[in-house]
Amino acid sequence: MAIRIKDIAKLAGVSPATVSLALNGSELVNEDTRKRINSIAHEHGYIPNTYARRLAMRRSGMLGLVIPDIENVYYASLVRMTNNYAQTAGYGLSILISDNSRELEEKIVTELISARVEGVICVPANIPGSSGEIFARLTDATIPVVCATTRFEPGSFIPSVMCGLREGMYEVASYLFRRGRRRPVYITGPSDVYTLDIRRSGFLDAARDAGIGESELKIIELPEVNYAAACVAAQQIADSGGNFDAAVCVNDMMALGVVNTLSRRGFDIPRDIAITGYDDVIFAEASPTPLTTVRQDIDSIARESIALLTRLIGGLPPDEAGDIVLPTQLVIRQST
Amino acid sequence: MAIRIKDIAKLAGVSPATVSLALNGSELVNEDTRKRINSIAHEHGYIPNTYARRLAMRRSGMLGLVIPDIENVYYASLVRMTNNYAQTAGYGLSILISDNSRELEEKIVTELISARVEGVICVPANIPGSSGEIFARLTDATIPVVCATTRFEPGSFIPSVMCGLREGMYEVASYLFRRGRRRPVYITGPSDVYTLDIRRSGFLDAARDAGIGESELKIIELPEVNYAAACVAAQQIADSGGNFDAAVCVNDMMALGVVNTLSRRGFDIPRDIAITGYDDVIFAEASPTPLTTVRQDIDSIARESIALLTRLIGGLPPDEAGDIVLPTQLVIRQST
DNA sequence: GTGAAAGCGCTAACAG
DNA sequence: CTGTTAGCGCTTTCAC
Repeated sequence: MAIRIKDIAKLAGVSPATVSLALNGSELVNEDTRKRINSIAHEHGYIPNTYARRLAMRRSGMLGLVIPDIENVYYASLVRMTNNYAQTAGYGLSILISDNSRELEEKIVTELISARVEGVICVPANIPGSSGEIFARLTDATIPVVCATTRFEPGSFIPSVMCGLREGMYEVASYLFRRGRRRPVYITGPSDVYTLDIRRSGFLDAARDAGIGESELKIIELPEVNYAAACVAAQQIADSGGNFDAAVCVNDMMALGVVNTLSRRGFDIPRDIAITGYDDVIFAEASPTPLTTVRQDIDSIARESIALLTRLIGGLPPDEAGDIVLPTQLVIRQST
Repeated sequence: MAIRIKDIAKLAGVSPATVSLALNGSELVNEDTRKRINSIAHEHGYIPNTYARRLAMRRSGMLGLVIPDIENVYYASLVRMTNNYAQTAGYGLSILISDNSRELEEKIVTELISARVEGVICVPANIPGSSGEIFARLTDATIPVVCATTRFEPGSFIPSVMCGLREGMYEVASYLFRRGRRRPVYITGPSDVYTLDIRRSGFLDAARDAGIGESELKIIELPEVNYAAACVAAQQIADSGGNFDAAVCVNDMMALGVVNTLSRRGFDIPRDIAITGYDDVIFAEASPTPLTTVRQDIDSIARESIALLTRLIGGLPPDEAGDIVLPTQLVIRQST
């Protein structure tokens, strides 16, 4: 068993209480004894037992971050940045992966409550349906939550931080239409996923405002929003005989799939068809034809999420927190 | 404050001890009272306080995973899989990110010890120099460690699990030479990084065995092993007038950078120049010209690391554990 | 079968 | 300034 405060107390010839105070740098204890205690502790490689400490303090100093998929570079960045901002704010961050499963989300919430985290940043599973349970249980346990990169049921009093997806999609689509593209195909995932639904509405608004009728545009709904699925869609597009002059994708990985597949099928991008992505992950630039896309500023999402969460922890009522919508930014590259 | 065992005891009219036993499904307590207690606990949404529990049990049930960079898809996959295998083995996994910094590694080790994790899987920072400190402190604290995806100083009694990088690089290089490529450029990062050094020696061995002299090959050493750095190197290659018929890269992201840059400069891949990567991350296949590469089976690394770690926790002496070298697999695609 | 009591390692009044 | 005491919430002998 590791060395304990009690042991150090004996070695230093003082009481455990004094050691505890000294180790925590309390002014209450005489500087000399403090130094002596600290050096003894250091010599013996004393490292406090977190569990005892947190139990006694009745506070964990921990925040939780729940993400659906760590292999998605977008979320990976969110993890890194949230981790940094949490540290800066004086908290530890416990990272939990839901693997896009409601079941795992349930388990994770239990862990989070069990670990008495002081706040949670949650990106709900990207699957149709509601992740209401997770938010309800957390708030029931009086743990502040903020929903990041998406929003949970508008009007639910779960504060959120996200980029303006509708606006971003409206902007990139409008840009295409202004450049004379009139026969777009929109490539998305299942409906009833909030972040996809609002992007779609941004796209439809842009089309309507550009005077493009419902019959002039096509929407491809895929079961998943990844590279492989997009390749399949691109094959369809190629087979359909090139009726389209623009492919608007809901994320960069899908746009990359479309770019690669269509290039191989002999399409000239952007001459034959313009392609846009969304997110501006590293691969948007690392694409053979660098992608026109919409940047979501993950760093800001992380920063604002932590900032909001600390305010909630500080007592800000959730219903006064509101939903933070961060600006998006159109990034024009060679694919359009 | 949340509901405690004591509260449930009162509600059920039994003692805290009985509640504790019942909640942990002990056979010692009568089935009826057990059910009654469990339903009361469930009704009131009882969730045990981890800190109290772990303190009392003198065991955390936690493993630690230290990785240098979560935005690297390769490590992200490792995280996901290790997380899964840890859960399966009945442990929780605490994920710590060192951001490739020794300082952060130090902090992380302290956290790990403080959290009394029962074992650690560590991928040391990918920077020149030794991360001996981290291993030393962990072993001093009698916490078993396994080094994953790389090895820490051969003969150091830190067991490791990794793929055979030398063998893998030898194989892919030999394959190129057999196909008639004789003027290779090898693109790598700083020396004194173990995983890079042994790949290089695999490459050099292959060249020697193929009868290619030192003067016939070029090695480009970049400060970093990422996409951007590789693009710079590729520009050099293009400017140098096409003296090379093969570019061998130490990872896929770099190969992707070379593919994209050279394509844009008008090179025909693989006719003018063959390009190989390493790792077989998703982007190797998602490349415009799918990459010939060497697969590192991350799932196996994760599985074997956890398996080895649990054996160490079970009492296996580290010096009997040895270093596990997993086979690599040449994946031939269109870039060669 | 169930309860009483002690203890995990630390913190935090409160005395002195 | 330092020590004594009493918990934090849970587990775990050991009696009954």
